Amino acid sequence: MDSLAIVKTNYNVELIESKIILTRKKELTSSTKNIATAIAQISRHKKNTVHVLEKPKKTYKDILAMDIETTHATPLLGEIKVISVYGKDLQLVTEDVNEVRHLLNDTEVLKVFHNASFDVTWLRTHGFSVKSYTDTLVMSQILNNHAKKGNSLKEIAKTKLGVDLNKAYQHADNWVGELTEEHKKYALMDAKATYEVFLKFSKAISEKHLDIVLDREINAMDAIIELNMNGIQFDYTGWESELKDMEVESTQLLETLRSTLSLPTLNLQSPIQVKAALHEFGIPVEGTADEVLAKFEDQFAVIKELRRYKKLRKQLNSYGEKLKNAIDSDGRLRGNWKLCGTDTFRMTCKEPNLQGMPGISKPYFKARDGHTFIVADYSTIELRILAEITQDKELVQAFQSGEDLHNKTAAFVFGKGSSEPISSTERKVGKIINFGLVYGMTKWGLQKKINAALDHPIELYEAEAFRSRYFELYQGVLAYQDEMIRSDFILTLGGRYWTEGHCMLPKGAIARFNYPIQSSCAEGLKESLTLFLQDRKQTWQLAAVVHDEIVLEVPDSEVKEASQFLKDCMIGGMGCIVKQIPIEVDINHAKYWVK
DNA sequence: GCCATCACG
DNA sequence: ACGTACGTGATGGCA
Repeated sequence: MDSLAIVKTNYNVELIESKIILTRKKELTSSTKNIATAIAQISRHKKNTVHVLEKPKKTYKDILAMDIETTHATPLLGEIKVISVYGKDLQLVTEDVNEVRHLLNDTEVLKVFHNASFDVTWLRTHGFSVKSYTDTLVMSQILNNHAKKGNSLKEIAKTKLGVDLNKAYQHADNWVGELTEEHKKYALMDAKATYEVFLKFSKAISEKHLDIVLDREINAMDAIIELNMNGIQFDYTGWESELKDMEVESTQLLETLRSTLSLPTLNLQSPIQVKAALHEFGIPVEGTADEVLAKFEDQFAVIKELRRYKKLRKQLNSYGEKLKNAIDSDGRLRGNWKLCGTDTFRMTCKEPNLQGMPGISKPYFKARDGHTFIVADYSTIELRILAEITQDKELVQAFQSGEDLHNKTAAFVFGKGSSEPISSTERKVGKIINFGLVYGMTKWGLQKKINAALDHPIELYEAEAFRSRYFELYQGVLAYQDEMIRSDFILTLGGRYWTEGHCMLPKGAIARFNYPIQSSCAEGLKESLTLFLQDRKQTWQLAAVVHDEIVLEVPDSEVKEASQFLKDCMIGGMGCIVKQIPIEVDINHAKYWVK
């Protein structure tokens, strides 16, 4: 059979410039690892990464052995205008997707798209089955180690192939009327470029030992396509009655605040105006952020009202009318999900951001008739990953014995004996310390955070004392941070890495602590999603994925079975990444999105 | 277009 | 060691 490759580009590629250009070019005293040891390390990971429930789907190597086929489709105003196919022995451009229906469905032909989740979502939504596909966007993200920079087909074609793709033709204005030869030429050029990029990237990924990373992402891609398609039902009528109360209260507060501050036209949504007004009123705020205002709440009633007002405006502005307009005709909210949305390869979602819905709105996300949501989340997963990475004796011991880590930390920093009880305030402090110091929080940051959460403020020296006590207990964490600062090679538990010559190392020291943990967590979650997709019943559908949480929508009668299965997938998937620390999953179910 | 702010993890 | 905890998306104000 002939080799083909299917490529598709969308005309709405979004590029967000990164603004963080911190340059910390400290002497990276080549700590331990050079590239050779890196590769050895990654190979070891590769061997260890075994799915617990079932062997993985097709691996990337298997896919390469197949015939390759490429399509390029140009969506226009939400529709695919043309689809072009470029392969070694097949090249075509057509307005009728039916012409490639068999090709899309053929498991023996690998389809290559640029930004596959977009195209496959469209195709499946329009009744085309798409089997065996891969994505040059994800390949580019893996090779660049950047999620949103330099991954457009245009840029890649330019830098990797030296080809100028004229993207101007993709503009809607250029597609009015008949399809001309000119159109076809450009469409085919995109497909050809994608085909060539694919071949180039395949080689590079293999050379850099990133096959397991690519496999993991591609295997999980069906999950976000499903999220794109399914959406999640939202009861706006119910939410609206909540909004109405908020609107009334907000209007009253606006009036009260303006009158108290003697400024009848004051815009309370303007930080500049509010700050000036409060100064005039005799309150020396340094800003108008909530944690700043909180310090003055006890002294001034006006601050309490202002905080409430700001909270209400946030809900109303971001999740009111805006949300209503996002609801599809079938009553469901559909986001635009990305598989590798962040540089740590966490997933993201926008328009609307279903990963950022406020807790107060969650009860209005409702399962369809006869269905129930299963909401499962990992318990303290990032701290468990920290334990796995650092092998810190105390952390490992705490998790293996099932000890409450926040209590443990609190007991130690407060110098409590083993039999002395830990108050809820002390545990709260323990929690802040655990989460904050993992990422290199300083004494200033720690003081600020603790003071924002507690009634009685602490002094800087106290925060400093907590910090030293923490590192006294968890010496492995200190050693890890020290290592990460100096290292010129940073590795995740699943085989991603940052090093000179392959990708940019994270710039700031703090990002160096955080990247391996957040990335490893994302890797484990994707392994879980793959396990889920492999063996779930078709009636168990993904409704949302929020970093450490998976929400399913399942028939009422299958809640128990699906819950157990999901839990097994989540523990098994994370277990591919985290091998020595036990993984715990909390699982709930309800007719709405329970917290 | 950038900043400050705040929703989520 | 950095610059004061990481990663996002969305909003309104402001220049």
